[in-house]
Amino acid sequence: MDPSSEPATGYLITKLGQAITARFTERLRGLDIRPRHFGLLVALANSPAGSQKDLGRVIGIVPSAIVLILDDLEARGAVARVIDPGNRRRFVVELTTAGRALLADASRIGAEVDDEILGALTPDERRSLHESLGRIVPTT
Amino acid sequence: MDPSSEPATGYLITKLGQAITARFTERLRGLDIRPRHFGLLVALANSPAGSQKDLGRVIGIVPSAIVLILDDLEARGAVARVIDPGNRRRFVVELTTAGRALLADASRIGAEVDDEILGALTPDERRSLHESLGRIVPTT
DNA sequence: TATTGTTATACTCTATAACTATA
DNA sequence: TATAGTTATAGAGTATAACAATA
Repeated sequence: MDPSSEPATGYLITKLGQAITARFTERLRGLDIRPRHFGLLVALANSPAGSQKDLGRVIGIVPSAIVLILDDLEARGAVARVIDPGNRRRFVVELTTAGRALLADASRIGAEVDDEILGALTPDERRSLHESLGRIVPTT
Repeated sequence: MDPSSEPATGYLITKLGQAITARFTERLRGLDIRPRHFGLLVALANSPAGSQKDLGRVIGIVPSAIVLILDDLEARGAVARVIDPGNRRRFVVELTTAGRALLADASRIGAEVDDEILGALTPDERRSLHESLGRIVPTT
């Protein structure tokens, strides 16, 4: 209750999330992407056949921001914008082979960061933490 | 491992932290402050007699940003900048009675957000989550 | 007229550097 | 000259609104 003696759980989660993001951002520099690019790659892997607008809705990013992230990823050949023949206003965004490799590399880095941050927990605690989080995080 | 089937724990923590921050920010609007003001109030309650530079170091904010947050809080009478008699370049920042009330109100809101987000967990899971997090979050 | 993607613009946040006053 | 606080400025990130092409 008293924040000076016992921080709220939400406060701890937020602080930890910021620390993880900072470290992940730093490690991703070797791949020349940032977490937002990773998030989009993950969303693409999960729902491969979406339009840009669909993608934005899934990860909670506004369409004009999607454009900029896709520009980066397309320039390095990680994604392809293919015109939807049935509706020529839309692009169907596809993950390329290079994009899948990039996603794999970034995922590995994410797993490393996880290990560094969560290494202080016992395997049981870590499993329990993951399971609890999975239950309360909006499914995306 | 595969992000399409099993998101990393760090990814879940980050997403959850963002959701909590968004909700907390929205709820704090009634008090006319933002999370950064709350963080500064918490830091003040924990180390009451610091200079502005000390404060910034504690919560990881650069001195020029501290100035702006303190301007807001001072304008509403939540904190007072008192010149350090021993070194007239420094201010000792103090939490006022109104500031303590503001901190209490904001803390209550934080607890409400916690309840909303963590309500899906059993009390045991929630305790366990809090304890695990407390062990790996940088002490601030 | 509505929708998809894009571009232009503005607003917030944050950080760096210049400035002042004290030391 | 060094330091605490402040101010000015610039950069990244994000959101809103205007625009072009298509429906």
